[in-house]
Amino acid sequence: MSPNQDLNNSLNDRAQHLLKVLVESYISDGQPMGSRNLAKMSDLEISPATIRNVMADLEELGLVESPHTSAGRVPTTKGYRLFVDTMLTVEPLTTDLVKRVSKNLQSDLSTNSLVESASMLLSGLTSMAGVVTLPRHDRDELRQIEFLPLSDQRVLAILIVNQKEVQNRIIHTDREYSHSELQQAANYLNELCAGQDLVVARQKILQELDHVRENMNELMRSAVEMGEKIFSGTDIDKPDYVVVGQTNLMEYEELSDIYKLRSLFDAFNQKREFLNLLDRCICAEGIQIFIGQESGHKALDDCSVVTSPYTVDDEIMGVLAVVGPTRMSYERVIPIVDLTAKLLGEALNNHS
Amino acid sequence: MSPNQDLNNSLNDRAQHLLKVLVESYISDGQPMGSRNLAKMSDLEISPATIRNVMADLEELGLVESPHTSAGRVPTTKGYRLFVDTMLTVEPLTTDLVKRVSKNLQSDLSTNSLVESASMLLSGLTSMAGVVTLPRHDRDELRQIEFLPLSDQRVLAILIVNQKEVQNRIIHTDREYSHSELQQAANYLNELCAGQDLVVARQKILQELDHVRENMNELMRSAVEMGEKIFSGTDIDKPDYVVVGQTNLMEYEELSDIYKLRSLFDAFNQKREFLNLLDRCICAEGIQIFIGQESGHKALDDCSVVTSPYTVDDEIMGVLAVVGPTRMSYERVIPIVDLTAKLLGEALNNHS
DNA sequence: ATTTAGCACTCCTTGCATGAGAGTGCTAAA
DNA sequence: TTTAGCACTCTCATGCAAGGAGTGCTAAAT
Repeated sequence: MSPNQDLNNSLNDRAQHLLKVLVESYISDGQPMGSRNLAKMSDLEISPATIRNVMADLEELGLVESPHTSAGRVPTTKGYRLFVDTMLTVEPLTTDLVKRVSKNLQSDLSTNSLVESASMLLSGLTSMAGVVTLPRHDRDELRQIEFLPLSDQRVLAILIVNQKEVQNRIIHTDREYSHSELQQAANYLNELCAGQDLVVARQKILQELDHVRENMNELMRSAVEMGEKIFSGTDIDKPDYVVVGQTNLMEYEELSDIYKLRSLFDAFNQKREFLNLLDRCICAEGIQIFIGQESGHKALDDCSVVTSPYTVDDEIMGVLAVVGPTRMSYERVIPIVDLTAKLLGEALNNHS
Repeated sequence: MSPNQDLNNSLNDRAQHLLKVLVESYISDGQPMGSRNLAKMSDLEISPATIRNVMADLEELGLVESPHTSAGRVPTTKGYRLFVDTMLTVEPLTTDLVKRVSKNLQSDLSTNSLVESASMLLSGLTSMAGVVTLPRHDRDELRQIEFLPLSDQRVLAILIVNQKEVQNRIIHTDREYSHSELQQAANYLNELCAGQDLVVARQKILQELDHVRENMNELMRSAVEMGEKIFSGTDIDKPDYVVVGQTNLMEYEELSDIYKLRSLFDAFNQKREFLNLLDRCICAEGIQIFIGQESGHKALDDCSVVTSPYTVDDEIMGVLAVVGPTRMSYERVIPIVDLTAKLLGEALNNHS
């Protein structure tokens, strides 16, 4: 039995309703809520004193707390969690918003522009920070390899990937190669690898490398060796992301402490910590939410992160996220993240 | 006669010395300096009362001001300016520091890595923000153009520039072209443009476009048209820069106002305003310094910017800058900026 | 003509006390 | 089980006084 169901059982309907009202009110106001106020807003015919009793229970369960003796209650991480898991009423998306998102995610844009747009949309629509990882490259399909001779024993290798993408590598060779030699080498490699994804292509080349040394002619050997150089030192496995709207976070009172802000911004810049978090939800099905300390990263202690993977052909290609104060409008943010993930995936899908 | 010489004349040696001591002390302390303290520090056998008289003069000239009646004096923008222009004693660079910079700016790094490293060095060595513009591309030398056929009436154009750099463009054509047709087109364009810089190459192609319509065969016409497409929508003229260490600026009291910080960070992100400023010093000879409001940008009102162009073959390729509070150690920052500019230029020079 | 000592004055900072406001917990009654 | 009542706690804004820092001015000294 999940801890949330546990809680669900030990709380009667009234207590749950009150928690819901409290969380919603606190999210929109930012003010701790007192019993008198909650009594009015709850639409229950109940006196403040009764509310106080309920609040004492909720506090005992760790769902709410008060900043100080006479300050009303605010939700704890655990309180937000229960709210998000069991009592969220998601706002339907307006058609205006859907239009705006799809207009900014046309499939004729480059991958980078799409990722950038998605990040800007997330940030713009939520007034918080938007994060989008670049699509992973390891499943990209290698269409074609070409070589161009440069001076000084260098060769330019061109990988055409996924119709639209092009990658270059300059590799150093043991001697000069003529145009037609390179043409042959390219043909050979294309026969070997074209149509495979990059990981498989790399594997094939490594396999070939093993038994090519004795069996094959000199040109083929150089071809395979060049192929190997193409993939070594490649950035296939280095993921990265784009952040937009960091500065939006400076507007929120609960983050306006300059030290907290600094460590948050530093975390964005160093990427390591944050990628760690995003990795964790690349395996999750849909939307995933980290509230406050749940993320396990100190810099994000006062933040919540709403993430969703985005997929192309049912394969997860990356993750997008909105980062903001724990006191954010989850009802608004969740559908926005969901929609953006879906449309970003579609746009990338139509690339190929 | 420059306004500074004006000032120099109306100030006797003693007043200048006192201003210098005051500025240096304020830069290292951040505390407004009172007459008693200044009397001690100045090494002049002079009483606080006398100092007060001198201060009154300096205040009248707009070189110092006091935050409030009983708070000592701090330098104004004009005061910093006089200090920087006429009484700076630059610290010599330690060999350690020179080693560290040159180790991080090896010429075997790519252009982007060099720019990034330079920015990190500036930021790291000064504990402020480092900014480095990417080298301009318009003087890049076009070595070679190649075409590769893709599917769906698309052609991949490859520009090899400056030995190490490669740029790709995908262009859409009116029909499919064979490999050998493209080869011929490339040969033709290479004959026309190879060895020129990008701006000249573009011009040549535009000229050719004019009288090619009637005179030439179909293939040549397509070649020129493709050439034209390569350069249209190019990013030759779009300059850009890399910022490192923005968050360092959060440590400084005088910038710790969250609204100021936000507009500063926004200015970094939007780039427009900031590029404007950097442009202004691309024509200046060496180090240039903007103190406080001198920059003319509200977001930078409480900042100083120390800039220097960097050159390759005596031609200015870009600008680097350190951004920090007006109360920065100019003596330390100036030689760091100078050195980094020099070594960045050298590293880029050895590319070709 | 400068320089200096003395003194009144201003302004910031800190600490302390005060009172109002908000909200709680507890008890006893409904 | 719910509610009214009440004492209690904590925050926040305000006012006030004392201490500190530093100035400007004046009058005397060099």
